[in-house]
Amino acid sequence: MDKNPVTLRPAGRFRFRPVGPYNFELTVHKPAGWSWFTPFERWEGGTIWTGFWIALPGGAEADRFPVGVRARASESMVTADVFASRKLDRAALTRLRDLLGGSLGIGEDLRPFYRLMRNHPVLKHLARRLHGMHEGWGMNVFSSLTLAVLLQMAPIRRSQNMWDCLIRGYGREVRFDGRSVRLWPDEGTVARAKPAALARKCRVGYRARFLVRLAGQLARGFPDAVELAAMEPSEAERRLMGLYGIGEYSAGFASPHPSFSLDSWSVRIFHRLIFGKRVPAGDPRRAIAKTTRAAERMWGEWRGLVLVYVLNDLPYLDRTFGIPSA
DNA sequence: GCGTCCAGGTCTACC
DNA sequence: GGTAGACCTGGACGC
Repeated sequence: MDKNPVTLRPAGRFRFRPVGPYNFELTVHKPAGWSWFTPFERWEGGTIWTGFWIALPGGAEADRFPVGVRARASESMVTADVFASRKLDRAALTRLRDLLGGSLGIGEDLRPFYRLMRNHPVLKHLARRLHGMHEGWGMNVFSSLTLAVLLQMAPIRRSQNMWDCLIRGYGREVRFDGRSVRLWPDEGTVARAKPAALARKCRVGYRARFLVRLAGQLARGFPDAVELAAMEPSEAERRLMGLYGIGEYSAGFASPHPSFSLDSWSVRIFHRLIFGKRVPAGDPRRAIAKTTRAAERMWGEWRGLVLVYVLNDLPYLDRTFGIPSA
C-alpha cells in the first residue's frame, strides 16, 4: 500500500472502432500473462483498470503525470475512460487518444497476417486459437525499456522478482473508479535514485547502472511511442539503441514498430519451429542471427506478430507439436 | 548443506 | 569492425 497514493478523477472518454477481426480480451489480457501497462492492473469481467505515465511533447518534467484507464469492449466498439489528477486540455486528450489507439492495435488489419499463417502447419492453429489478438504498442517507452533491461541475463522468475520490487519501491499507486493500481516507475523517479541503493534494494545487480542512466536520458527528453511510431522503423531503432544499456533486443522490445527480438530463450523455440530441430550445442545466442534471417524470409513484416502469437500459446505448442518452451 | 553453473544482453577494452 | 571478458544474483542441479 502506497503511503501517498494519487487520486485520479474522470478526465475523458474515447470510443474506438477497431479494424476486424479484433478480440479485446486477447489484446489487453494476453494468455501468457503479460500485462497491458502494469503487472498490478486489474481485470474483472471483461473490464480492465490500468494506468501509465504520460509526458506531453516538449513538456518539462512537471508535465509528466499518471493516467488511469478503464477499458472494456462491447459489440464492435472499445470504450476507454481516462482518469487524471488534473484537467486535460485538447492537446493532452489527443495525445492520450493516439497512445491508447496504438496500444490497442485499433488500426491494425490482421487479415493479411491470417492469409500468411493459413499455409503453415503449426501457425495456422495459433491463428485460429488466438483469432483477433493484436500486439499493440507496449506501455510507455521507459516502462518497456525497464522491462527489457530486467529481462537481461536472468531467469524469468528472477526478472519477475526484480520488476515486482522496482514497481513496489519506486512506482506510484493511483486510485480511481473504486480501484487502485500501482504503476511502473516514471523516469524522473528512477533518474533520481542512487544506482547502489537500487541494486541493493531490488537485487538488480549491474542493471541498476543501466536503469538510472537510461532514466536520466529519457527524463531529459525522448520521443514517446506516438513519435517513434511516426518514424521509419530503422530510425526508431537507432534512437532507442542510442540509449545506455539498450541493444538490439531491448530496442525491439520497446519499439512501437513490429519487431522480432529473439533472445537465448526464444531462439530455442523458433529454431525448432523453423528448422525442425534443436539449437546446436553451445551458446544459443549464436543461432539468433540465422533464425532471425529465416523468420524475415518466411514472414516478412509479420514476423513480429508471429513471435507474439507463438509466445502466447506455448503450452499448446508443447502439448500438440512437441515444441518445448523450457 | 555446499559448490558450481548459467540465465529471455550489453558494454568496454583490445586487437 | 570484430570479439572476448566482465557484469549481479539466485534458482537449479549434482554431489
